[in-house]
Amino acid sequence: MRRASPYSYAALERLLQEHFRSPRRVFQLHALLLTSGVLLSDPQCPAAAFPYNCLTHAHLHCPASSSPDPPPAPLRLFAAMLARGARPNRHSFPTLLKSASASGSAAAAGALHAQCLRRGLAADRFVACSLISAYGRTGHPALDARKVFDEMEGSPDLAACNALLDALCLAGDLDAAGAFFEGMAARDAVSWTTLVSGLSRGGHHRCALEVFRGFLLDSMGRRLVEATLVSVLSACANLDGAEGLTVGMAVHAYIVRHEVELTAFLGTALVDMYGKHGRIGCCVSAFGIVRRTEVCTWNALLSALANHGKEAEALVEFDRMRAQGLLPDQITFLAVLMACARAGLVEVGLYWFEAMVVVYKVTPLMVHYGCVVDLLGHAGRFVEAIRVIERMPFAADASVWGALLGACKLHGNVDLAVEIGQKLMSLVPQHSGRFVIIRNIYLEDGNWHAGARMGEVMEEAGIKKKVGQSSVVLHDIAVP
DNA sequence: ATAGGGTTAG
Repeated sequence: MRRASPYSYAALERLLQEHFRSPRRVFQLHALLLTSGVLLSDPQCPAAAFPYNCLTHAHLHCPASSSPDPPPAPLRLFAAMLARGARPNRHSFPTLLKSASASGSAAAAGALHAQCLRRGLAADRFVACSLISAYGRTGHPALDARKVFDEMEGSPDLAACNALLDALCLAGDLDAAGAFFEGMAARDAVSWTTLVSGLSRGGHHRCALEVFRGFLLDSMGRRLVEATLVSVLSACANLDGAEGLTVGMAVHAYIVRHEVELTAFLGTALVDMYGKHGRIGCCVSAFGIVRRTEVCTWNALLSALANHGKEAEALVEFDRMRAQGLLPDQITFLAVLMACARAGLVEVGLYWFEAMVVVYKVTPLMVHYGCVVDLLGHAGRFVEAIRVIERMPFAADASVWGALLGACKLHGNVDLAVEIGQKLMSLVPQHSGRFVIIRNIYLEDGNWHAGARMGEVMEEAGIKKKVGQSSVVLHDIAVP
């Protein structure tokens, strides 16, 4: 069996790096390596880890090269590697763990950790760093990440600290994250960005902006990188009121002044920020200057239009998006269905719901069903709405029943409202607003007796009637 | 003699 020389290994690596972006190229090179025997072993000489590591890395940077069904290409390669007797080394695991993180597979992360331990590689600083990150990203308790961190060789470096900081944030332990951040011997832009995004993700948008201000003071005059700007814009987008918009506009000014390239990532954050604050004009013009728009960028635009009374525009932009050959995803269809529901475009909405499942193979979430039920309910098509609910692959939650209840109120369908009221009673007894709606339906129908009885039921359930809560926007019903 | 880690949008 011919073995590639070290000389050709360098060429191999360069080749794979040059073609990271092209799934077809990565596939071709993969095939070439297979047929050339580089990936194989023979009794005298086991296969080398190096070509596997390069190829794994290429696949990781090029997710489209992977088949749609799990496991992802890097994990398949790992299995192939073991089967052919190539011994994974310290360079193999960071890439593999990153792949496990990307696919959110807790099982893969745990299995890879076991492999690292068996091979005595778990304390390597690169491997440990990836382990911490993988545990954080795949939903393990923060304790697992902490244990790897504590057992690292020598003192943990900055990257390992940042990985643990992220893991603490992802585990929802924001107090621990804050304390850990305070105690770090050194911090870089990644540390600050991790905390900003962690706080924002946890709903503490104002805190996130406070931390960002601390970062500005700490790094006087140093240029802000894309990830930081994106995290801050995300916090701004989700912070209601003038403060979010004001800081967001300041970040926009920074981008313009420093001529920061408006990548799809940064552009999407900017479009979303203006969209969430209802500044549709700014949102559309920001969209116009994004260099290479991606599905996410369109999603931010479509959601903004759908949520601010520009339903027709949203559908026009949706057409433009598809004309560019971009594949709509769950978020795209949510925006489209919401636009249809709000504009009362029943047939158009039903058409896209069907196309979403059949043509685009996008699996509907609860919110998509909620839109369809809303759509049918508002048109008074209760039989069909109920059939949709019955055929859902999971039990309808309060948001779906709430959408139907809104339609009952609109069309005076008292009998169905009573049924739904009972379901909601068991689903979310802590929410009083919707019960007030039900009672109002009775009262408006002239059914004073039922209305009064509803009041009694509510009191029995321990629900206090609040003044001023009699009208509730149904889309705002909180999903527990 | 040849590779690997931490942060970012809907």
